[in-house]
Parts: sequence; C-alpha cells; structure tokens
Amino acid sequence: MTTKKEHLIATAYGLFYQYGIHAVGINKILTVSGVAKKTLYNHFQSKDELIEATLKFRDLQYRNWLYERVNNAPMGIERIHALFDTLDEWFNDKVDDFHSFRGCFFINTSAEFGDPSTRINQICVEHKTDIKNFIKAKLSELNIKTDHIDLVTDSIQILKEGAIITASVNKDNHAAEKAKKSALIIINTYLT
Amino acid sequence: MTTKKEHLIATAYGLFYQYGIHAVGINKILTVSGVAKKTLYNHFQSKDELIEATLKFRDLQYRNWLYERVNNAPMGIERIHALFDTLDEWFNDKVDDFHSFRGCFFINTSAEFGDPSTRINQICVEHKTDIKNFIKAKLSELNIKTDHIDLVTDSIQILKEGAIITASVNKDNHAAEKAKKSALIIINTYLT
DNA sequence: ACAAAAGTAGACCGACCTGTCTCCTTGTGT
DNA sequence: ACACAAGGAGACAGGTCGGTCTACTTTTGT
Repeated sequence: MTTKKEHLIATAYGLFYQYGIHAVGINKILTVSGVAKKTLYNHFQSKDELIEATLKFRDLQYRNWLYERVNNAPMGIERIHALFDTLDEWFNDKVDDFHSFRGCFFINTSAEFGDPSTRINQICVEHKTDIKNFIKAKLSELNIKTDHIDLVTDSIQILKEGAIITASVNKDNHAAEKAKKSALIIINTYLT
Repeated sequence: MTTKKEHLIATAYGLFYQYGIHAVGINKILTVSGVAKKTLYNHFQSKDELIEATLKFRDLQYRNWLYERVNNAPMGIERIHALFDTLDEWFNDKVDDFHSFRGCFFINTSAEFGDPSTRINQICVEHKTDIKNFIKAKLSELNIKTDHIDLVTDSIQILKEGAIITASVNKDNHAAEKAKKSALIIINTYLT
C-alpha cells in the first residue's frame, strides 16, 4: 500500500546521507526514485516532512541493528565489547543494509540545521538520548556502584561519539577499537 | 589594505557557523557585511574559495586560542586539565571572540560536504591533525611509556571530539568535565 | 595632481529551488 | 464493469542561487 512512500523515504535517506540534505533537491530524489512529484506531495506536505520521515526511518533501522547486535552477545561485559565491535563494522562498511560510511546521519543533520528548536533537530537529540539509555541499561548489567552508573554511561557515550567523528572526519579505520580500549579502562576503574 | 577582504571572511564565517554553509547565500553575506558583490569577486574567484578562506581563518583563530590557553598552564598534567577546561569555556560561551557555541566548524563543514576529495574537506582533516599533534606534544611531557604515547593521544582526541558532539548535539553543558574525568583515568593507567 | 586601483550599487543571466496544477494512464474495490 | 483513487509526466510559478557586468565614486601611490 505505502510502498511508494517507503521507496521515497529510502531513496531520500540514501541521497541525504551521501551528499547532505541541503545539497539534494526534491527533483533529484524524484528522478533517482522514479516517482512522480505529485506522488511525493501526496504523501508529504513539504520537504521538511520528508526529511523528518528519513530521520525516523534511519532511527529505526540503526537502533534495530545496533540493539540486536549488542543483545545477541552474552550479558555483562561482552555486550560492551559487542557495542564497539558493532561500531567497527559500521565504520568499515561491513553492514550490508547500510550505505557507505559517511558519519552519523543525526550528527550530520544536526550540523546542517542551525536552529535547535526545529523538529528536525529534536529528532536528532531524541535518537541520541535513546541510544544513551540503551547503553545505560547494558552498563547496569555490570557490577558498577549505582552512584556511578550515570558517570560511566556519559563516558561511554562520549567515547562512542568521539569514535564516530574520528572515523568520519579523520578517516581513522581503527577509531572503534581505540575507543573500546578506553571504555574498558574506564569501566574497570568503576567496578566494585 | 585587505580590510575589506578580512571583513568579508569574518562575516562569512559567522554566518556559515551559525546557519550552515549551504544555508547561507552570497547575497546574505553581502548585505550583512555591507560589501559590494564586485568586491567579493575581486578577492575570491568563487564561493568555494571564500569557504576555504573562512576555514583557514577559523583554523588560525581557534588554534591560537587553544594552544595559548594550554601552554599558559604549567608543564605536565596541568596542561591536560587546561585542555578540557578550555573546551568547557568554549562550550559555555565564555570566550569573548567566539560566536555562540554551535559545535565545531570543521566537523559541521565536513558533515555538509559529501566528497572527501575536495579541498574543503582536506582543510577540515588538516585542522584536526594539527590539534592531535599538539595534544601528543603535551602528553609527551608526562611520564608515559614511549610506546603508549600514540595510544593515549588517540584516546584523548576521541574524548575531545566526543565532548564536542555531546555538547552541541545533546546540549550537555558538562560534556567537557565528563570527558576530562575519563581522560585523567586513561592517562593514569599509562603512567610509568 | 592625477592616473590607477579598489569599492559601490544593482541590473542581469541562466540555472536550480520548492511547491502547485493539469492532463492522462493505470490500477483496484466492490 | 465501472467509479474513483493513485500514480506518471511535466509545465509552470515565484523565488533564490552563484556569478558577470556596467556605470559611477572613492581611495591611494607617486
């Protein structure tokens, strides 16, 4: 039923991710997807609405992938290993469904849109918050003093964001494993 | 002599940083700066050339500021403290000459331009590389085993990038001090 | 003093932008 | 079978984009 709509979103996401949102016009999305303009504006009121849809699409795709990979590892510290190993696969283009790595779509989009009060920027923040909560849940499986859980969560999250930037801007293919080393040291110092 | 040129660069940088590069047109830069279009194209062959100039302008401004702040601290671990304290000032708009914090101009620009082979993206990478070398030099003042200097440098650099993203995307005002805590733990484990 | 250089103001060009609308074709539900 | 929704193709509108050019004024070096 909504196959055209989904196709539009997937196509738009691919182009936005590769070239940046402002650099990709509606007409480009239409010619690449082979969908008519009328159809696009049947499903979306504006380009902004399409952008929001691509963000939600990517949010679901990315979190499903990440959470499944991590949860498939045995409970405990193995899941922290899995977290960074999974990032490593992402950085080095070993994930079939993903486009060639060009950083985090949410960081990139947030960088492109100045006004933090827009819905677009809100979605980016929500995405990051959700992942942070997930990390916190995994850290709670370890023997970390309850008072320190938030502190360690922040540290791991900062290392993760730093790895993404280092992998994309500096093109460092080993950013994930470097961040992993640091993460394990941090966690170790906060174990009971 | 080149006061018009410098004025154009400073104005363009401010607008690019606040709104994103693609979102700011030449005409906007002209009306805000009060400079004629002919003058702009007298000094720059194209918008891309102006963008490159703003990147070099910011590169100098930022590194001068950061390096001076860090080097003013006593040699040794104090300079690592200074590094993150300086970031904290940046994140919380305590630097007079800087615009209201909206992330790192080089990360944001790199996010906006897809093609990594462009001069624009190269300048972004060079900026990050230069800072990384600076950090390495400061870490060399500590009693870290020579074999581990590169490892620790990468860790600190990742923490720094992560703090910038956490401060800008998640709007976490304490990102710098959180990253600092982690940095000190990492360094401590590698001291002889 | 005066020529050369630099700056101003803005019309203008072709290309592209988002978004609307029309005309026509292709399903699809009942 | 037939009405009606959905999609295709693309013209069109109104605006902005980067960039050129002309005509005029100001500044500057010698």
